[in-house]
Amino acid sequence: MKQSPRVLGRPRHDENAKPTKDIVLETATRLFIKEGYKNVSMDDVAKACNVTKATIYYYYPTKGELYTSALIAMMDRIKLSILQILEQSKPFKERLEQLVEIHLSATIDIDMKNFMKEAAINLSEDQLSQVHASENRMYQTIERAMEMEMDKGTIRKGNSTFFAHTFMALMSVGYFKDGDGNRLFQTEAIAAKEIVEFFWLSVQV
Amino acid sequence: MKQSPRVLGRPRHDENAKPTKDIVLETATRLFIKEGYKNVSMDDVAKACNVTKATIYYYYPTKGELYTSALIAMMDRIKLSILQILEQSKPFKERLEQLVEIHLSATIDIDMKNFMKEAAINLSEDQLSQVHASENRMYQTIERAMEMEMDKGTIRKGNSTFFAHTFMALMSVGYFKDGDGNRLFQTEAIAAKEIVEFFWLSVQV
Amino acid sequence: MKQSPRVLGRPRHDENAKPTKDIVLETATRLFIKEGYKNVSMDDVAKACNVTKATIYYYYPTKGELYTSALIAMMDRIKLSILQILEQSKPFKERLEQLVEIHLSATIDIDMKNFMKEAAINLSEDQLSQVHASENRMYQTIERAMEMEMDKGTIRKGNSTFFAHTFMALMSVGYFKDGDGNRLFQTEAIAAKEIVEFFWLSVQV
Amino acid sequence: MKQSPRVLGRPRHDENAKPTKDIVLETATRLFIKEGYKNVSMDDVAKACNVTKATIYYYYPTKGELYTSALIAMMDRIKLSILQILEQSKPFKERLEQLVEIHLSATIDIDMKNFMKEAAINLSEDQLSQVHASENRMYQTIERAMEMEMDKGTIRKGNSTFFAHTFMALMSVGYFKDGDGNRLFQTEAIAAKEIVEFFWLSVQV
DNA sequence: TATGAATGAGCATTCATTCAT
DNA sequence: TATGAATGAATGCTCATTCAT
Repeated sequence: MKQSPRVLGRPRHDENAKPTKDIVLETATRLFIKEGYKNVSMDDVAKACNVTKATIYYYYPTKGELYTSALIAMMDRIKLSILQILEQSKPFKERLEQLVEIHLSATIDIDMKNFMKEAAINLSEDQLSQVHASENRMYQTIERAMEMEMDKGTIRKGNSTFFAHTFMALMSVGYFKDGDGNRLFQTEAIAAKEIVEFFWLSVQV
Repeated sequence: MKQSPRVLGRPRHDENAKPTKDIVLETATRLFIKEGYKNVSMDDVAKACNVTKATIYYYYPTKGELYTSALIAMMDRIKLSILQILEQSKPFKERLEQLVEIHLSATIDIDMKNFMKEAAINLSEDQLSQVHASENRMYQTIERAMEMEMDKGTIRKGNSTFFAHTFMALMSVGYFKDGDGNRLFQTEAIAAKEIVEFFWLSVQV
Repeated sequence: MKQSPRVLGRPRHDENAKPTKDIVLETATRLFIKEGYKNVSMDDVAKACNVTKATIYYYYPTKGELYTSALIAMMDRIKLSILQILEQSKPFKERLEQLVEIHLSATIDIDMKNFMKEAAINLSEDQLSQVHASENRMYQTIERAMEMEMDKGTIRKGNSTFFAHTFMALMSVGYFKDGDGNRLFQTEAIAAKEIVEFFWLSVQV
Repeated sequence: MKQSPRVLGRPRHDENAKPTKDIVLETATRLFIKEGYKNVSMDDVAKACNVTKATIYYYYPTKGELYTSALIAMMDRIKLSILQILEQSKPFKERLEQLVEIHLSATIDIDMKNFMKEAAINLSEDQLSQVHASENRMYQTIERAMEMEMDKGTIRKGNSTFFAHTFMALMSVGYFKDGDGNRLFQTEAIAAKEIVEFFWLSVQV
């Protein structure tokens, strides 16, 4: 399929069009999540954005930088979504269920461990530490919520970091598909209920 | 430059080395686990084996085939190790603790999800289904043990597949390292105890 | 990051900077001399000038044109400096010594042959002939001085073009650095004396 | 023009065919001399050799390495040719004339300074020092000849390194072409005579 | 006068794979 | 059984140049 041909030089400006830089970041994020760092080429990103590779490089000086930006943007978005959900006034257990359900419903499998491994292998030390900082901020959002509930007596006292990680690990079970592509539970709602119930049994007072 | 590693014990026949095919598979497995499919080239494998690329191709017709074989061999080995540990006559909880401790002690982070994702992206349908079958065999080993303990009344009745996956997911929490490279727990033994305790609270009768 | 360099003296009008076009040419000249045509990108020039690439193109339509202008400006400046030195009333030999010393003292190695080769490879025919003309003017300045001294009987009669080229070639010996970065002579003054002495032995009556 | 298509895999071996590695080096040397480091792409070399780029990389791991090898091979060849000429039993002046004539007759302009500058800009420190060593060996061949003639009393006592460099610099005058492509002298033989005569006037006892 | 945004072609390098020996 | 020599396609990245503003 032929791409719509583009003209040289600065394109005429179109109001209500998203800035190219944002399009690139969003597209790249989507591709990286689906296929991983090494399976996405800068050309792939460019084609998916309907611009040329050089345009990508105009905004992101290296592939590593683009990946770094994509990861950070993604983690910050997740952090925000976690925050919004956990800040509600519903019972904690219900908030957790909503959190799991929403994340399982996002078609893409957000696998933090995987991202961090690819980051560790492919990024520079500096880029990696930025990504680590972002990962930290994300986990801390959950940790703080856990600590608040411990104080309120909703859940038992314990290592909040450990709780945050076990929660995220359990959530990832909901993504599992067997060889035939079937998930463990029929709907995300059921998966969410079961997963949180499992978590709850371990953390209740 | 690395020299070819020699094996201990009485060498077979009058030769003093493992069959090349085995060396290749072991080396490749190690590299794939550490760096992932795309970050390991056939040349890397060849160099690490002290043979030429063509030799690798003599035994494994494509890189995908080599990865498939490596994954299957790895999962089968893990399955065996799980089996040996779970077959003992110790209390179930202690066996689980030993299982976690042993896997956390193996320096390499065995991240199943990651392997399966790389497999899904890079392997042919046929290769992928072989890998899935192998993954299944591995999980089923744990499932069967869970079912036996349910029957014995050691743990509560529940979805054994779900239990197997939650258990593996929780185990992976033990691998987590923060930005400074610090783990959540000081020793593997402590990590194992805490992780199994967390699991146990959810599955006890 | 480098800041835009400011010039000494009274600024023209109420602005305090040299015209951009001149800054570009001077900066480009410096870079081309140090690194050669292909090793200097338009972006390099732009960055070194603290303006954007598009600004460079506003004044110089192509890189070739910029190189042409830079070479011509440089050769004209050298021609002028040669003229000023040779026009003095000191003995010819002393003037030659001063000429050599001054050029060796300019930190940068002015290698005509090199510039002309890069010009021949990278410039258009028209640009190249402009550069050749400029080179000619430069050599002719020396040739004419040689002819005057032949007439005066200071040096022997001979092919003045040949003399001009041998003189410049001998001068370039003063730039030579060995592998450790050491020059053949300790100071430019000594180098100048030795080089002119060598030349003089060949051209004296 | 289409290239003769090549087949995959190892080509059938042909006796009396030069090894590919040698063809690559010779071709690359020729191209680098004519056009300089940056103006010759690995693809250019490949096409000129009628092989693919990957073949070039099979023998030379980087472009810098290829350039290094090419320069060293060239300088060693020149050193040898100098040696052979200077070792003859003819009068020294005649040997020098032959040396100049032979080098001017080789169509390509061997410009050491140029090569060394490109090397300095583009090569790694290690590669550069190899090239410097080779350059040294070449100059030393001339220096030693100069020293022998000083001892014999054929030429005056002086700094042999300086003499070697002035000699090479004067030789390069013979390559000069003006804007119309005309050389200073009508034949290489005449050029050689004039150049050596100029040198001789400075070094004679 | 000066810039920001974009292109298209090229470049060094890598890599899975092939094949005669 | 194992290798040496070669390919073709991709990949990350650079660069001269263009054009609307």
